[in-house]
Amino acid sequence: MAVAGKETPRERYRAQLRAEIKARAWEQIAAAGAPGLSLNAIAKQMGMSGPALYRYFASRDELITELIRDAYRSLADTIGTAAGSGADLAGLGRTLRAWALDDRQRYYLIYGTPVPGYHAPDDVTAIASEIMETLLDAAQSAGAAAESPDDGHPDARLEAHLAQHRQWTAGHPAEPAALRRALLFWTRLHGLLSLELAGHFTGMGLDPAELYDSELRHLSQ
Amino acid sequence: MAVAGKETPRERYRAQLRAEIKARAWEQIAAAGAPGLSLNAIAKQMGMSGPALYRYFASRDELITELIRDAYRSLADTIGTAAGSGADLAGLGRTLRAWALDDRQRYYLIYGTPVPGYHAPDDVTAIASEIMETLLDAAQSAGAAAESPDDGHPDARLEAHLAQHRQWTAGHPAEPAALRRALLFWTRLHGLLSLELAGHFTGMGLDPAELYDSELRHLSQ
DNA sequence: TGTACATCAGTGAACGCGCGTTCACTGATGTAC
DNA sequence: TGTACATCAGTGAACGCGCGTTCACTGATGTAC
Repeated sequence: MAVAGKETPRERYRAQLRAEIKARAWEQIAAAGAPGLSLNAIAKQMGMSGPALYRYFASRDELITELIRDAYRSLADTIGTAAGSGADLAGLGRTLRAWALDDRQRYYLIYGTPVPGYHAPDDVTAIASEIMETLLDAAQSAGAAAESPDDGHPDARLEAHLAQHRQWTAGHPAEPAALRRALLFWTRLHGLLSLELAGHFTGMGLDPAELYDSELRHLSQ
Repeated sequence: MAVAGKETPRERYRAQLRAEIKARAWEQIAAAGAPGLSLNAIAKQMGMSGPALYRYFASRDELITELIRDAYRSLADTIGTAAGSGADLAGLGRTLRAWALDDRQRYYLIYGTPVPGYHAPDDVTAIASEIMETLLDAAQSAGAAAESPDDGHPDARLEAHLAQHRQWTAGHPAEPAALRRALLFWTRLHGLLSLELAGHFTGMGLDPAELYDSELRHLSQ
C-alpha cells in the first residue's frame, strides 16, 4: 500500500484514470442502469480504445464491484459524518433520504434488484455493519431521551427475537428497545425510499417527503 | 374481443403459444433477471426459429410489458381473492408476503429497480389502484374494530395531508385514519419485503418472518 | 549528463458471441363456391 | 364433396450492431549505471 505523498507520477496517473473511468461508469449507469454498463462505451467516451481499460480494471465485473463498494462507502461516510456532527435519528433519516435522492442509481446498486448469480464481495458486509452501528448508537441515545416508538406498546416478542440474534449488532451494547428502534428505522425508511424512487407515489398524487417526515416523527417520538 | 367458446382452432392455438412464450420468458427471467430476457433464447428453447416469435409479440418490449401487466394482475387477483375470503389487514399482509416469496422476479417486475427510460403502460395504474382499494376496504374495517396503529397518537399532520390528496383513493370513502393505516401497511411491508428478497437480512442473522409478523401485529392493533 | 535497458500505457486487429429485427419464401390450414 | 383461393405459421438468410476479452505490437516514460 503506497504512502500518500510518496506516489510516483505513474501511480498518480493510474489513480486518476481509474477515477475517471469510474466517473464515466456512473454517468452510463445513470443513463441506462447498471445492466447497460459497457467498458467499450466508456472507452469511447474517454477517447480511448476498448482494450486500454484493461490496464485499469481486470474485467467489467471488477469495475461494477468497485462501484458497489464505493456506493457502500459513500453511504457509510455520509451517515457517519452526520452522526459525528451530532445528528439524532431523525437527522440520520433525513441524511439517508438526501443521499438516496442525490443519486438513485447509487442507491439501487446497494438496495435495488439483485442480479441473479452475482455475489457482492465480503468486505462490503463490513461497511454495512458500520452503518448499522451508527444507527444503533443513535437509537440508543434516542431511547434514553424518548419513549418507545410505539407509545408504550413495545413488541416484546420482536425484542426477544432481536436479543437472541445479535450477530448484526457486532457487539454493540444497545438495549433491546434500541435494537428494535434501529431496525424499524431501517426497514420503514427503505420502504418509503424504494417506493418513492421507483415512482410509485407519483401516480397517487402524494408527497413522499410528507410520508417520510411522518415516519421520522413517529420513529423519534 | 372474442367470446369464450367461439374461438376458432387457430385462435386457440395462438393463445396457447403466446402463453407458452410467456412461460418460457418467466423461466428466463428467474434465471437471469429481466435484463437477460432474450427472444432468440426463448425461441431456441421452444425449438423454433427466432423470427417465429414475431407472429405473437411485436417486439421484446411488448413481451416485457405483457409480463408486467400479468404481474400486476396476479397481485391484484391474489390480494382480491384473499379479501373476498374474509381476510383482514394482517391476512392481506401475509398474502402479500407469500405472493412475493413465491416468485421474486415477478415482485421485482413491479417493485424492483426501474429501467431508465421505460414507462409502464397506462392500464397497469388501474390495476394498482384496484389493489389500493382492496387495502382501503380492509383498513376501514380494521379502523372500526381497533385502535389506531400508533396507540392513540395519530399523526394529525399526515392525516391532513392524506385527506387533501385523495386522488389515489379513487373515490373510496375511507376515513383519514384508514387512509393512513393502509399507506403505512403498504410502505412498511414493502420495506421489509424488498430488503428480505434482496438478502439484506441474511448477513444479519435475523428471521425476516419474525420482523414481518411484528409489523403486522403493530399495524393490526 | 548521457546512454542502455526495463517498464508500462495504449493501439488495432481479431475472435466468438448474441442480440433484435426485416424480408422473401414455403407449406400447411382454413374458407368460399 | 371437391376444387380454387386466401390466410397465416414458421423458416432461413441476412443486416447491423455491440459486447467482453486476447494478443502482438508501438511508442513513450521512467530507472540504473
